[in-house]
Amino acid sequence: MPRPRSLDKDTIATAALAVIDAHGPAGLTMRAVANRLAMSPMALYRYVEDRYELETLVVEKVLAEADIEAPSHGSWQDRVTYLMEQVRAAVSAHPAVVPLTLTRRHTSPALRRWSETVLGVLTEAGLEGPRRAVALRCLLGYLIGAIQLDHLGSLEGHGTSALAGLSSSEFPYLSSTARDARRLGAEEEFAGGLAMVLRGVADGL
Amino acid sequence: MPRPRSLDKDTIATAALAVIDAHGPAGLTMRAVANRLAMSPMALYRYVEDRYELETLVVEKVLAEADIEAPSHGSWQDRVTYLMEQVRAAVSAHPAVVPLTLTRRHTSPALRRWSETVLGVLTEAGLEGPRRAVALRCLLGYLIGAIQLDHLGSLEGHGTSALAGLSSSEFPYLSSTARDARRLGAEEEFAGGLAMVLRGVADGL
DNA sequence: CAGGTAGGCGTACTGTGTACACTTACCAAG
DNA sequence: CTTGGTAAGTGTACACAGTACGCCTACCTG
Repeated sequence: MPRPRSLDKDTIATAALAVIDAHGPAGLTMRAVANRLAMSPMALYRYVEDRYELETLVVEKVLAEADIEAPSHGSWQDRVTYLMEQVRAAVSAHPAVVPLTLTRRHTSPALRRWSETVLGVLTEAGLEGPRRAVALRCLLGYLIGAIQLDHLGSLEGHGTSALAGLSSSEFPYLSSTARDARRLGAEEEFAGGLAMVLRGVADGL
Repeated sequence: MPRPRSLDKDTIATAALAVIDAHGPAGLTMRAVANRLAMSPMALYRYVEDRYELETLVVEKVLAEADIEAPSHGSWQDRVTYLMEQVRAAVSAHPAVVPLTLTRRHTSPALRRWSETVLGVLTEAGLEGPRRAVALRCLLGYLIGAIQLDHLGSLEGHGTSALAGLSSSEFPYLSSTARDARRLGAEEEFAGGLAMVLRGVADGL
């Protein structure tokens, strides 16, 4: 009987993602999203409980772009690396969403399924019980931390330029390390750190 | 000639920290801090550029509680662990500040000095060049990620209860891992993960 | 064609950060 | 002790946020 819905949550999520990509985290407002959907701000509330749910939709939309199925071939290290890379790539495609991703981490169904897959691989690798718990925690910790190191810094003040301004007399190690890191590039830095973590995990077997 | 200042930045930082500890991240408003200092909101602007600087002061205040001097005895692993624990403990004492800490990470003088100290220890351990850069990045990544896993979740919806609601049929590994993790406790989980990371770092030598 | 259901909107309220102009307290000089 | 200048502190007001409330309206079913 009633009037049919003209939107669905996915459309809203897409619009909100476009807004945040274009105008940054602070630009994600109810009014801006409604505007992009050619609706009044209040119309949005028919589809979304509040701003918090809107943000949750955006996060889920971003994480949906990651493949959370473990590849069937390769060593367990390769498979974990693949899974880690998937999340990293998905989030990296939308740097402005990073701050949101972090807050929603523990409630996100997508990340839950991802964790389940990772645990499966770790189990096949021979990890059980507390050791497996610590390994997952370790990988998740590195993933989240690394994503931030990559993106949260560059959103404002530009992290690299900030490091370039380090006086090499006050911070001798740090300034030379910053140069090393810049030569490496973000991808290799992430991969290198992950390889270290995985060696540590493997040592526990 | 002029009227003397009645406050300094440290007093403001202390007041702001008290406000955020008592009323959570959203409670940290210019008005609330001014109120606690028995001043008008606008008076605060004589001491602080804007809200962003206020938040920065809070972060620095929290990080100041961490000892950033490396202990002189023990293995390099022990010394790095000590340094990691210091930051973790400082931030853990003020869970509501966690979201701010993350954003300010790359500009924080305290964290810069901390990184410098860690790099010194890593250098003594025999790490140089890109490998040292990756190791620092790896440790920083784990530190930041782990702090979040501990605190950002529990701020809302209570992370453990969320995990308890996992259907063990849909998430068999995850639900059993959640049980393992709960038995472990946050501290041991952090320490265990760090030990894994350090083993990985050591393997690179 | 009629009527009810639910979609969409207009208005308005509270609370935020903060610009601007004002008042006031202090200190040095006469 | 007066007096004036400098900067501290305040009051008011605005733009913009999220969102509660109630109205109008488009659609589908009978």
